[in-house]
Amino acid sequence: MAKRSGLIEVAEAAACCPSVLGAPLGSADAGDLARGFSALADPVRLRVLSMLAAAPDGEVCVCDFVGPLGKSQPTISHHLKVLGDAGLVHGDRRGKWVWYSLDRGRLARLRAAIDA
Amino acid sequence: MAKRSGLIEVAEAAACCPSVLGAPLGSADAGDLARGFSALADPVRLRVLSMLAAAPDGEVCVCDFVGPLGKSQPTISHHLKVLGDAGLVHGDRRGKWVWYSLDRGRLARLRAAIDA
DNA sequence: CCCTCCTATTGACATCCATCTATGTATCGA
DNA sequence: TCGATACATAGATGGATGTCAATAGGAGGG
Repeated sequence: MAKRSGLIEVAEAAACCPSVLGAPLGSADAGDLARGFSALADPVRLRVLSMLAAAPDGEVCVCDFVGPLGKSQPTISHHLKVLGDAGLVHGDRRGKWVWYSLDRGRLARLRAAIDA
Repeated sequence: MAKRSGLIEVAEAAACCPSVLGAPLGSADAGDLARGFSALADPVRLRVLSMLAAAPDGEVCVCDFVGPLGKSQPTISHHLKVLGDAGLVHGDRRGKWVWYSLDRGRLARLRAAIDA
């Protein structure tokens, strides 16, 4: 151990809003945040989110992701499920189609985790 | 295709600061950002960053990560390399020890990518 | 009803990734 | 120069992940 150590305490108890730049993260909070950022750690999913953010009505039909993103329909469906499980998007079935929308609050919470 | 389509244009040319919430991301920008978020998509790495952020002198010796994080020394070294490659941390060798510090600007750039 | 269209699920496959042990490299002290 | 210490690298391995083809599930139109 280096002499300058400084006895860094690890607060396992969750703070109100776990942040990377606040007190040292415990395992549980770190795991939660890591799961969130994992959802952002894929170019296809980031493009899905950006298309949702830019959509005039705030929602995009599944079928409208397939062409622009150049991935198969099951692949798109898989990514939408990952984003949905992370709480970043929500799907709404309307007739034959499913319209997805962005959960900006959820994204803001992730942003807050790396905020000063 | 749904009738409400709306011809979403994909700007492949990089804007000044690619953001998920701005114009639809192109492949290149999405790939860059995904690589950045991948570095955050691990609980051990998030805890490393949080320990660096909370360190009184702004830097932490490698040896001081091993105990608190409960991982082997090579594993810690691996994660520090991943964070270093992502530009999020920098190492400074001083004698036998290597002190790592946080690049807050780099982290801020990632945060800006999901900023409103 | 049957057929068509849209979406989700399954199974298979290749790749990536986190982790460890073992080893290499570099620095300091004696 | 030798041994000890701190960190990095290499190799191996089990598990997670992105992708697609095939198929299932559901909704609407004849």
